[in-house]
Amino acid sequence: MSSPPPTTAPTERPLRADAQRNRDSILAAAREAFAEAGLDAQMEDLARRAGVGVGTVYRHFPTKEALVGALVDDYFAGLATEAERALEDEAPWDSFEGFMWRAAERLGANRALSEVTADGQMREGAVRAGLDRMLGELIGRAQRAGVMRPDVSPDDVPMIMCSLGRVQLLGAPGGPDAWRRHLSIMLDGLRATGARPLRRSP
Amino acid sequence: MSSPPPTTAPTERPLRADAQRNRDSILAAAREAFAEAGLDAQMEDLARRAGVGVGTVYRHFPTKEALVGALVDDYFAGLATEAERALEDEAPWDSFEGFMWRAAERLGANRALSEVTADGQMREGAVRAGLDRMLGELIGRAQRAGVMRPDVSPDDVPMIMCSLGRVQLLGAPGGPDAWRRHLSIMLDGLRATGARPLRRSP
DNA sequence: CTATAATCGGAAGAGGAGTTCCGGTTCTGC
DNA sequence: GCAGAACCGGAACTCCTCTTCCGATTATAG
Repeated sequence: MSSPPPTTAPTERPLRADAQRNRDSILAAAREAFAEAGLDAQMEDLARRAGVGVGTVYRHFPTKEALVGALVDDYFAGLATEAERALEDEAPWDSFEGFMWRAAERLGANRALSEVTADGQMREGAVRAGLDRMLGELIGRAQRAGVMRPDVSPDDVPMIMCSLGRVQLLGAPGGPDAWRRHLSIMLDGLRATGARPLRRSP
Repeated sequence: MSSPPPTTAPTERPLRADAQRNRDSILAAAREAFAEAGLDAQMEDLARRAGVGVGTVYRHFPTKEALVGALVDDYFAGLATEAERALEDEAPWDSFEGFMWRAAERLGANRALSEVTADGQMREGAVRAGLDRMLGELIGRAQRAGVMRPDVSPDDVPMIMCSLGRVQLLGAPGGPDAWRRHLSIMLDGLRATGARPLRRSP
């Protein structure tokens, strides 16, 4: 995960065939397990899904956190792709909005991701993926076109995604699609139309 | 907590003087500990703050969860007061907005509350406090006056508070006041001005 | 003041989840 | 085909925190 096919750092010599196969199984199993159970997914369950022993999991990933890290990296790699795609679209508002919807969709696809949105780990991942720059461009473009309120900052995006993650974990009211309402309202708040100055302190 | 001065159910005979004193200390300590450390606060630390042994804590509250429950009840009692206050204010939008700000302020005052917003426990608490009815009134009033988009539902409020709770736990970007920006944007999205229909599915 | 019942304190118990360890097994280069 | 390195499996270990237990202590009734 996070690197091309061989899934091995370029400087190291390639894994033994069986080891490589196991590593791939483990990553796939981790994705599944964390997607379903969130961060509470247990290493033993994960190992069982991958068809290996826990020891083998630990041979490939030193800690549980490292496995989550792989997921996070994956997520941001996907976001970077979406951001590039959005930048190709010239429509100043729609490209931004489209990005937000797709990012939220990806976030919601894995429970562990939604749970982890408040962690510092996430922000580092975003930086690594070069998202900051692209987000800034997306937002700046919309603002110059006058369709987004001028006081929105790129930092607002992680904040919004973080809150969306929480709503995605929510059960009852609004059902599993409540987050769509949430994002919808939020986007309206970000538009230039009728917005009042953002409030910063009481 | 949750009941008037004697802090004892009316049907039981009063606690022994020392027991009552300890119970109060424990509640105060719990508030402090959970406010600072969130749900991770440990029973032993909490007992130390209260100046009693853990056994004494468990004599008064059967589980850790029961203690958190007391906090939650407190929170909703406070919200109910705020809602009544808001209903006395005739201004259809400002009364609603004022309620939201005050509710968020209370939520942010205790880390454990922010953490627990996604739990079902919370929703029961809200019902118990009769918040649903008052919220419905607050929202209906604003909608009839044409200052709030007509497709907002009372269920959106817990959703918004839940997401705010998450933002309040956030560290870096935006600083500790990021949630104010968040709520500010959200409120703009809820206004009638320039809103587009809420999106429910992709 | 004394008897007694309620209460206290904190050491020990219980359970759960991540991590380590090492004998046994399986590849890979020669 | 063989030797040796690399890898595997999963039982055992560690750590952590909630909860229980019971002898010692303290408040209240008579």
